[in-house]
Amino acid sequence: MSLPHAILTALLEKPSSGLELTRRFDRSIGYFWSSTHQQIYRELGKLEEAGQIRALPSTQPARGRKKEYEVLPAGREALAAWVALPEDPKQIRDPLLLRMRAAAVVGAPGLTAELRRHLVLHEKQLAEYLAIERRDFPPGRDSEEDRLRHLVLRGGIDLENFWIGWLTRALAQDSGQVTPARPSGP
Amino acid sequence: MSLPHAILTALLEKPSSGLELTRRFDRSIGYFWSSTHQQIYRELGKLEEAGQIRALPSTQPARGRKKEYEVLPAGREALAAWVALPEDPKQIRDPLLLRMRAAAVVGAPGLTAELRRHLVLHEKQLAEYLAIERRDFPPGRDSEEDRLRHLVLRGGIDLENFWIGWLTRALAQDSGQVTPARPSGP
DNA sequence: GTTATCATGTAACAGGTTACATGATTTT
DNA sequence: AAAATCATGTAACCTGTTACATGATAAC
Repeated sequence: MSLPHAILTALLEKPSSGLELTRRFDRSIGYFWSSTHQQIYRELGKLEEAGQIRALPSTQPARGRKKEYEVLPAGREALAAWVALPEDPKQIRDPLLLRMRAAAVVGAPGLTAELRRHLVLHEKQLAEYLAIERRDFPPGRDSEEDRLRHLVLRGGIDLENFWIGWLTRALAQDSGQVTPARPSGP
Repeated sequence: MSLPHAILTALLEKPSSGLELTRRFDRSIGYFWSSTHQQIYRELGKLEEAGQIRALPSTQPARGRKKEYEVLPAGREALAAWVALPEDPKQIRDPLLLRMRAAAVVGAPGLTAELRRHLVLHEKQLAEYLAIERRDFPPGRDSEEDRLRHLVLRGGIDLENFWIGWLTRALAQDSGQVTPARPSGP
């Protein structure tokens, strides 16, 4: 039940076409709710039929022609209602943790390399978030909207830091226990 | 593509029936890959048909009768192959972060209470993990299997700590900025 | 005019959720 | 014998993914 609300949020921030939304889901919004253009078009259709958004009447609709949407009052109300709804945190679902548990049973050649690879990816993601933070939230700008959006970004940053910390500790343990300690150099 | 491998892992740890698996998915395995009995039965059927597991021949099969499965060599090989496969970390997908971003646009009455509720839930989950850690990983037991399983549990613990930290900071900011500072007491 | 790319879609499928159905076993 | 619960399953639906199709516009 989250994608339509992600779309409503994005459209309230700025009316857009399906492709524009897709691009924005590859950046800001997608950092905590990713999606593909197929899903977005499908959902835009449903939202329009439900009377929560409408296509701007500026251009006549046709396949291949750009179609921009804006949120109708009903859509804004639906979004506000959803925000107010309590929802429990989901159980973790992480393939890497699962693979590690499986590795405890069937063995794990190459798992260390995989952990290192993930570490690099998370470090890259962290650097990206930090760049966004510097760009979008310089000290001083503190409206309520900025505060909330900054908190969301902080969530992403903290989460990457969690992974980096965990992976680093896992790798340290790994090299300390599995590979015999071996000073570098020839 | 993870559920079948979660099931294979669980069955290698201990041959079980569908219901027993369901219960174990509510505890240990489910802490990083949750599932329901419907999905588990469906997947057990597929795995049996694919020749990766088989029902123990001790009882004749019938609806309502317990049916225990064990992993066949093909299943163990498939699991080992999957463990060795590289797989990128997924994008974050969190409804709470999304709701916060939406709240920046449509307002957020009651969001503070929701954050507090989540904080309590994460603290409970953390306490549960720590109890498991004390019970299953007392200092000293350091086989390779234990080491990997302990790392997985540590992942869960660190993740709960991430949420607790983030929520605490969010709430501190919230009370500091929105509600006027007000000393407790009459 | 051909090629690239912008833009909107369709179709088929896989994975996950919710609601319901039904047989077997144990407890009272 | 009735009720509880153990145990397996079906069906419908929703969400998400992958592959493909097609029209409009811009660049060369």
